[in-house]
Amino acid sequence: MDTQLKIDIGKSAKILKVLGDKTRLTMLKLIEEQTCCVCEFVEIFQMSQPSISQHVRKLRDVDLIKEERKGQWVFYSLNHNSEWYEFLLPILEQLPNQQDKIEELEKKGTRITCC
Amino acid sequence: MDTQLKIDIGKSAKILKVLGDKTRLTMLKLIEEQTCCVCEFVEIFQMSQPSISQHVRKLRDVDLIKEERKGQWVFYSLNHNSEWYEFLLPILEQLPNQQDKIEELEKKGTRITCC
DNA sequence: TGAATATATAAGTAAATTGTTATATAGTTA
DNA sequence: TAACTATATAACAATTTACTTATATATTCA
Repeated sequence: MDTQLKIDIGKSAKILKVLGDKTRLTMLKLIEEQTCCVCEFVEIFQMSQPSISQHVRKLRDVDLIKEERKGQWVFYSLNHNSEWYEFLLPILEQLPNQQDKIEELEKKGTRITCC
Repeated sequence: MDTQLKIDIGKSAKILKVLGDKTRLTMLKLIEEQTCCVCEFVEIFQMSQPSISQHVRKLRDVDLIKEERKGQWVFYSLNHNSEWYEFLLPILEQLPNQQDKIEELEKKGTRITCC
């Protein structure tokens, strides 16, 4: 008997498909350590705001991330209560740290640290 | 400093994209425990032979599986020497066992156990 | 060698994905 | 309230994906 209950291989594949994009995977690794807002992602990935929003939406649609509005910004972070959090962790663990991207924002003065 | 050397997040995303398909993910979980040939996959997944071959090719293209020809059959198994084997393992670990599919083949008498 | 079986690949198609631009919505601030 | 900033979504285009059918290649066996 498996220790995990009800983990479905089809749903797992769907989650992995969402992870299977460099932008989204990097986003997840980034917010493993701190929250980020959309405009920071735009700066980091040098992509249009709608494109970033659409990537964020895919992560949100499968419940991997949670959002928290603070003033005009929406901050995203890993959803530790997600049914898939345990599934995600060992994958993220194996990825290289992306905090240099945050440090770069701080250098440029475009890091948002509100509230 | 990370313990892992040279793991690239872009390449990781590519691997995860290959994993992000129910058929391929199930194939990997299946051959975690024993080798399978293409015609067994055709039987298991009830898909056309070219479709199966194309899925197998994607797994082979990123070096996740290895092939071994035995007579008229080509048997596939996890490539334990793959650069991505360590990355793959914790993912497969979390997936439900698929050996019931093999048992079904054995019941139907369509299991190939050559040599 | 010729027929049969197993596998791979090529070409074509439908659907899904990922970006774009335009626009809508929500909150802030003057 | 009006202008501004941040974010989301809609509509569209280009690319990629995952099948299909047709065909090529490799091996076995009569």
